[in-house]
Amino acid sequence: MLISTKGDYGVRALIDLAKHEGEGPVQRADIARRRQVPESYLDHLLAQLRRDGFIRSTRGPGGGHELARSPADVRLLDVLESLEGSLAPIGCVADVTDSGQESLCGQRWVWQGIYENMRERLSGVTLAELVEHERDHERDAAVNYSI
Amino acid sequence: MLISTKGDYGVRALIDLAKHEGEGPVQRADIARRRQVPESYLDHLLAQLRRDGFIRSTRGPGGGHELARSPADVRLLDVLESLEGSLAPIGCVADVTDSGQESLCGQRWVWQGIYENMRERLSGVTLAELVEHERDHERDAAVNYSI
DNA sequence: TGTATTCCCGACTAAATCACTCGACATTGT
DNA sequence: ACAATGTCGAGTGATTTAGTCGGGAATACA
Repeated sequence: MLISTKGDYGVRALIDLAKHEGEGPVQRADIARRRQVPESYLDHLLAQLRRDGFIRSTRGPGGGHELARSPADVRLLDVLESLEGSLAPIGCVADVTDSGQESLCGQRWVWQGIYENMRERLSGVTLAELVEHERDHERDAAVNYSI
Repeated sequence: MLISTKGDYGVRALIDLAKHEGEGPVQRADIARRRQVPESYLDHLLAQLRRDGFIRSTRGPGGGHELARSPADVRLLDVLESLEGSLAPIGCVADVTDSGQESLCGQRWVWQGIYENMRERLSGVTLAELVEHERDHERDAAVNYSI
C-alpha cells in the first residue's frame, strides 16, 4: 500500500480546513471528530503539514489551525509527499539523483512510466478540487465521517 | 513502496528461467547466484510462483524449475500480483467486491484512475518483453548481478 | 538398496514500519 | 492566575519484511 492512513487522514484534515476557511482557526479536536481521525495521531500529521508550510497554527484559547495558502494552490502530490515521503512504487525509480549505481531492477522502464503518470495526475489535482468533489457528492462530516 | 524485494526477486527469477528455456530444469542455486538473490529466500518465491502456475518444478538430481507457459503469455501484472498480493496503491481502491461500505477516502476518484493506468501498463508487458529488454541492454547475470 | 541431489514446507527471528497513546511543556486570551 | 489550546518526543503493540534454518520427500543413479 503506497498510501497509508497518514496520507488519508492528512488530506482529510486539509479538506476540513479548506471547508472552514475564513472562519478563523479550526481546532484539532473538531477536525478529529468530524473526519473520524484519532486526535492524538492527527497531532503528528498537523505538525508535518505545518513544517512543510501547508498550514499555520496558533496556540491559546481560540487557537487552532488554518490553511497557509489558497486551496487552489495546494497540489495533492505535494501534500502526499509531505506526509508519506517519496511515492516511488519500487526502489529502482526512486527520485534520488541517479548518480552511480544503475538500478539492477529489470522492470525499471515499466515503472518509470507508471510513476510519471501517477505524479502527473496527482499534480493536476488541487485541494480546491477535492473540496469541490466532496461537495458534489455530499460527503461531509455529518454525512460520512460521523457515527 | 508498492513493490518489495518479493516482486523484484521473483521477476528476476522468471527472467532467468525464460533465458534458459529449453535447456532443461534450472536449479535454484543457479538462479540465486546469477540474479543475486538469497537462495533460502528465493525458495519461498518459487513456491508461490509454482502455486500460481507460473513454473513447474522437479526434484532429484538434475531437477530444478522451468516455466510452465511461454514467456509471451506471462503478464507482468499477474506475476506481481501473485508475489505481492493486491497492488492497490490506497485502501479505498481495493479490488474487493465493492459491496456495502462506500469508501470514506475522498481521493478515491484520483487513485482509481492511477490504479487503472498502472494495471493497464503492467498488463501490457510480458515476460518475453522483459527478457528482450534485458538482452538489448546487455543486462545478464555476468554483466549486472554478479559481484 | 543406498546415497547424493534436489525441491518442499513450516517454524523461527531481527528489524522496520504503522498506528497509534501519553505526558510534559509552551503559548495565549480572559 | 488559569484554562484552553498547540508542540514535542518517548513509548508501545501489531504487522510486515526479509530473511534463516532444519527436517522431510522425491528422484536419479551406482
